[in-house]
Amino acid sequence: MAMEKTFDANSAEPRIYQMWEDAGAFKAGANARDGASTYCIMLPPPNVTGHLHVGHAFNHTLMDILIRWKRMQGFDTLWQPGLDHAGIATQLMVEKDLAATGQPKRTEMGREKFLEKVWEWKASKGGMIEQQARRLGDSMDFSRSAFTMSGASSAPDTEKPGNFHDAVLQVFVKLYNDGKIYRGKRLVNWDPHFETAISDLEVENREVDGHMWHFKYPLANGATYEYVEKDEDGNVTLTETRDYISIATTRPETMLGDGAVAVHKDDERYAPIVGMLCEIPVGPKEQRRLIPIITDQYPDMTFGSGAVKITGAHDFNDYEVAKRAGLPMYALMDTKGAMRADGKPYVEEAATAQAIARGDQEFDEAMIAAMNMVPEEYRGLDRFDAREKVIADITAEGLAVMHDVTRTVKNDDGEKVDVTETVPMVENKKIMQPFGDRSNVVIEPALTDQWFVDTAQIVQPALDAVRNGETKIMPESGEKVYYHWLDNIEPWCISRQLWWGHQIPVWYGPNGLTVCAADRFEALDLASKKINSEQGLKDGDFTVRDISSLADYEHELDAAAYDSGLTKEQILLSCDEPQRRKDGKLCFGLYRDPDVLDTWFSSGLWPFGTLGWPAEDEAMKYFPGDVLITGQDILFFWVARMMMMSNAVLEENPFHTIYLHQLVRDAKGEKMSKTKGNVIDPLDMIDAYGADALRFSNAQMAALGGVLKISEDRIKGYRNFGTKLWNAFSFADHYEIPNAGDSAMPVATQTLNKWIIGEVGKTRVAVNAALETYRFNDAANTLYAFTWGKVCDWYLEFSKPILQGEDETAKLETQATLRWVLDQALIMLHPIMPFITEELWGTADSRAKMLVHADWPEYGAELVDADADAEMNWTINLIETVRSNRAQVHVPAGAKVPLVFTDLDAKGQAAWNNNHVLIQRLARIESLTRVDDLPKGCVTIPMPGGTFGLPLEGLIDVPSEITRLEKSMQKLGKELGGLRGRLNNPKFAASAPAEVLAETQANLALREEEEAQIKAAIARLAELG
RNA sequence: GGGUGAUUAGCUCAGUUGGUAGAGCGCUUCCUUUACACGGAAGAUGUCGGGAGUUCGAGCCUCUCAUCACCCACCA
Repeated sequence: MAMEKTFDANSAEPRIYQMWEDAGAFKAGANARDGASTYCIMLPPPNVTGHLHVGHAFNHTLMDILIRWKRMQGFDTLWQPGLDHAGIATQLMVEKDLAATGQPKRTEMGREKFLEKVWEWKASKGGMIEQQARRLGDSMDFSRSAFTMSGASSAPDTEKPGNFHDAVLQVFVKLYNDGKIYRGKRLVNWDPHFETAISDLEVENREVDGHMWHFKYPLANGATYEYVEKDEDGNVTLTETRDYISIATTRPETMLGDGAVAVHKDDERYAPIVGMLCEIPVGPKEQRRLIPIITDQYPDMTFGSGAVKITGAHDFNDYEVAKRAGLPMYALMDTKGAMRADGKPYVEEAATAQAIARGDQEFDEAMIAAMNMVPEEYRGLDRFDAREKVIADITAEGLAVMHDVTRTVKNDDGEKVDVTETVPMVENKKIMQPFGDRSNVVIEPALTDQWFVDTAQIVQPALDAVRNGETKIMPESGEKVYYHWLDNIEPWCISRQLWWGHQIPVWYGPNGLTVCAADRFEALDLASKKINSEQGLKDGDFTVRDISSLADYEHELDAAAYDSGLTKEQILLSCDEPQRRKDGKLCFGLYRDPDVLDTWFSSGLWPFGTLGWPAEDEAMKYFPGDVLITGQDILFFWVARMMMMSNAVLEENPFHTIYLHQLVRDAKGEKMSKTKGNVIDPLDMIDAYGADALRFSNAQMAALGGVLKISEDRIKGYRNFGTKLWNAFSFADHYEIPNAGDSAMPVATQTLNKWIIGEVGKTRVAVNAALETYRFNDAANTLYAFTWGKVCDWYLEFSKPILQGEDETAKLETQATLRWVLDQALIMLHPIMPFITEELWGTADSRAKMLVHADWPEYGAELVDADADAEMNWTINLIETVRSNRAQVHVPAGAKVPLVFTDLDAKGQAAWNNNHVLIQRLARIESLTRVDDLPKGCVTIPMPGGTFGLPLEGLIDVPSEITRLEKSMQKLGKELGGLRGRLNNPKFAASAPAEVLAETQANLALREEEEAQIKAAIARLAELG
């Protein structure tokens, strides 16, 4: 039957994929041999909102190659897929969807209702990427697809059951009980857009154009001092009497929260006023707050004025200074980044603050947090508007530091004149500003209560694992980056003020009662015990109840009130203070922490949360997994956290190898972005060239640590490669190679067949070596060169005369060999190009198993027959040289020419005898004749074992032929010089290894033979000329 | 400011413990020869970023300079 001209990827791929899935070919353990070891790869879970982009396509290809390879080898494989709930991204997307469809806002519908909407959204629109992954040919076990929010209490019954949520809570409780998680009021990165805290990693520092303003803080009670500036040599350069201290700031709006002005203790300029008070020059004059001038190690005497305003609640440096000095830290902004509008009137707050500053008033954290130091005129303003107003107000009052600026302007007559003005001193300068990586708004440091993982306590095993080689990071440069980050790790802020996520399993009650438990029943139980032991109440004397959601559900609150005999107000109050019920029992209310966990907290548990843990699931046999393949951009976010979490929870490393790759860029090496319009959609590439071509291209560019540039031309090239493979089978079809079932390795007697079998052996060795060391590019290139460069270019051509010939024995052997060789190519190419190979496997022959489960070969270099190898290489070499010479002198391609030789040793003679049919056919030689001397005007073909000649008198342009030969003599001369130089150097003989010495000597002999032959050829031509 | 990596053919990149440079694409010439024009044959192109050093020998190791890229970082 005639095959189609090319492989129709568009129609075949879905059909083949369906066939695999229907057969359960990708299920965990499919095709595993008895007693096989496990081999497990965890897919980095894409966001549930995600689409397949080139980065996914790239690393999926690598994972699939490994998994398919191992599956064919009979390992008990699992490629675990799944989705990440992606807190912020998903919540944002659903909120947008609500807005677009005219539904109530998140805050209007309330938490429970909103979560229902998110689950609905997930059911209808989420997980698109899993369908797209199928188009790539990913052999994941989709029946096990996991979700990081599975099993959450908000999940609808229709959601496939799962227990990832249990895993997350169990781990939280464990770490909490071990003292590795704590809660506290800290300065954290606050995202005013999403109104949540975020971790350090989610902040992107960008250089932006900023300004630095200089303001005067007047000294209290009109005090003055002599301000003296000196140069490096100690000479006085400026002396003036000042009644203020000059400070520089890029954030004037935070002045309202200043707790002090700090100078360096060695700064002589300010020594006279250290300990004095100065006035914050903003707000109503009567209430202006006085703050102390203190010393601290932080101010840099050489920067700005050397004096720094300290705003503990709005700057990370100032926070440290304020802590050291015990300064009050006044928070000025609300969750949206606007100036606070809550609290008491400014007059009252200011009075309290002044008392604190004078030392007349004790203060604590809670009291400070409640105080609003924003004057009425600024309340409610956005932080950036407030900044403008502060600047304007201070400048208007004459408290901005002024300086003279001279500029050139044209006067009325058009002449240029210099005008000098005194203007406020504002420096334009580049400043590093923190932005939220998702929201793109300026991050505001905010003093809030948050949960932290005390990473210092769990980091060590993760570091050790890599240091002692238990887990290897590839490329190695990744290890340095890993060490650097983990060695300097900061506490990890894990609480988020979002709704979509794992709600923190901690409940609070009266009198500081705090319990951490995996569910509410356990929490109530634990709370009872604590009340019992800590507050001395007997079991029968009190009840505890979780009232977390009662406020949202009026009817439940009613029911609770009816049950307990308390008023609704009393029930809500019972969290703060136990309430006495009608029956005399004390009622303790518990409410659950409303925050959710950082998405990466749950992703950090991916290596075992997907395998059923904490339940005793059979799938846990796949833990620890083998290799993790992911982008190096999430080394800290995810990889390091998995290392820490696996060790903290299970005391094992989650994998032995971490393969990190770079960002996939466009052909020019630029980042892909929608605005640049250079985004390549992998699905478009699949549509145009088939998944196999994209996969081969991915494998081919996967050089370790290399820059990844995806190019459509390349993909197209590998589509062509697929067609080449297809046509090799078409060739076999054309010559009616009989079906052999699953072909066995033939016993070859023909040199040609012995040779190609050896090439198959070499290829299998090289491919295995490449895949074992994650050199996907080497594997791809090896297979490409083998299939195209050996099989198609030579073996198929060589086999033609035999297949068309009369020697039945040789024909049968060659048919069997051809079939086997092509089958080996399919098997070895399958991990990279699964579709076309499966299709050819099925159409070429009848098979016991699908290719996806075919046995990966185990033969190796023992298949190489050195004599056959040498002979075929000699043959190929002769053909190439004849062809080259023919082309050089423009012999018509179709014309047959005679070939002569002078001397031929036994080996050469045998090689000729064995292969003359091939040589004559492929080099278009009509005859071979022995001559005593090469005729004049003959092109010389130096070969090991003898000299051949093409008698092409009349066709050759003698001078240009001589020039050509002389050119090669020059090249040869250089090489000979090098070889002789080395061999004549006694130190070389002494220090070079024996192999290298022998190789060099053999090489020299060969080159010398060649030199003699070329010399003779030139001499002959010279006679002619 | 600290760190990491890169610099090899016109382009994009390989080059695994030092042994004397390769691939794909592109380009030039020829060929529709019965698997394949998504093809075949032949061909051109490199002081391996500059400089110095170690070595018998360096694209690879050391130092230095230059350019580029990325990551991290609190200078008001």
